[in-house]
Amino acid sequence: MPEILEVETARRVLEARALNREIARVHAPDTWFMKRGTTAPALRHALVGNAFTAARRRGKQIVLDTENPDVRVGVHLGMSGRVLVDDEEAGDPLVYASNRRMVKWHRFGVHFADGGDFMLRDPRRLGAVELDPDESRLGPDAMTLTFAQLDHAIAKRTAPIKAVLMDQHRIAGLGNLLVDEVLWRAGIAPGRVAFTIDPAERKVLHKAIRTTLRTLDRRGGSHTGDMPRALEVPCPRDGAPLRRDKVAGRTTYWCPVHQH
DNA sequence: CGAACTGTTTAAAC
DNA sequence: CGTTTAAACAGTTC
Repeated sequence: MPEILEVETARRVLEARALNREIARVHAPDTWFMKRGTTAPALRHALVGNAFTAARRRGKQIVLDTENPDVRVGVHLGMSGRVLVDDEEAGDPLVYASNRRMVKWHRFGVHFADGGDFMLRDPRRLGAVELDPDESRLGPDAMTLTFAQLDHAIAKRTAPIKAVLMDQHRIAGLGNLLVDEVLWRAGIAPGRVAFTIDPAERKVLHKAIRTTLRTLDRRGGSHTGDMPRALEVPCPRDGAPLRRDKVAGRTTYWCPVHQH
């Protein structure tokens, strides 16, 4: 369940249900899943007897603070990761996130002293857990992005606008589905060289990012956009056939008639 | 059966 | 330095 809206849903569940509960045991069976030198013994040492005190988010990265100010845990959901607290699923999955319950897909988690637990289920294993994540690697959060921040991210970039918007180092949180929806709403072609987007268009783009995130969040997730991700369905705005191209290495749907 | 999929990281090439 | 491309991860879906 990637995309920032689903990550925010997971964060809210962690905030509501996983804080201030003493951690009794750590489940970290998967070496591949632990990134940047993080190991199971290190996680145990950092977390057993400790408790989460805050669940924050920057882009798609969830950061759990603990009672020990030196211990923070970064949790990433990848493409198919899902948060479960006390065996209940947090938030709706996107299409390719499996609903099956397989214990072997629990790549990381903690058992609380009260008997409950928080588990990260990730069939495809593309998520991650790490101690003390470097939050400075990420750009400003997409959900609170200001015009000045967007303007700065775009400045001087010769890459396609879609690549810039998806670069987590420049803006944190926008993924493939959301960027296509945003650009479709803003009327900007995904392959457009970023710095050629003029100030008026940047205003429109900024508004589209904010509106899209707010609207799709209210509707229930990143898959509730207005632009069909299919070639058989014409553009709802002007009836033109949509195009499917590869932009920034990702499959991209867009309308060649109203996106320039 | 084959291809594609919401993500990130790393490497290599230009 | 910036940008692009490919590979890797593993399961589901069309």
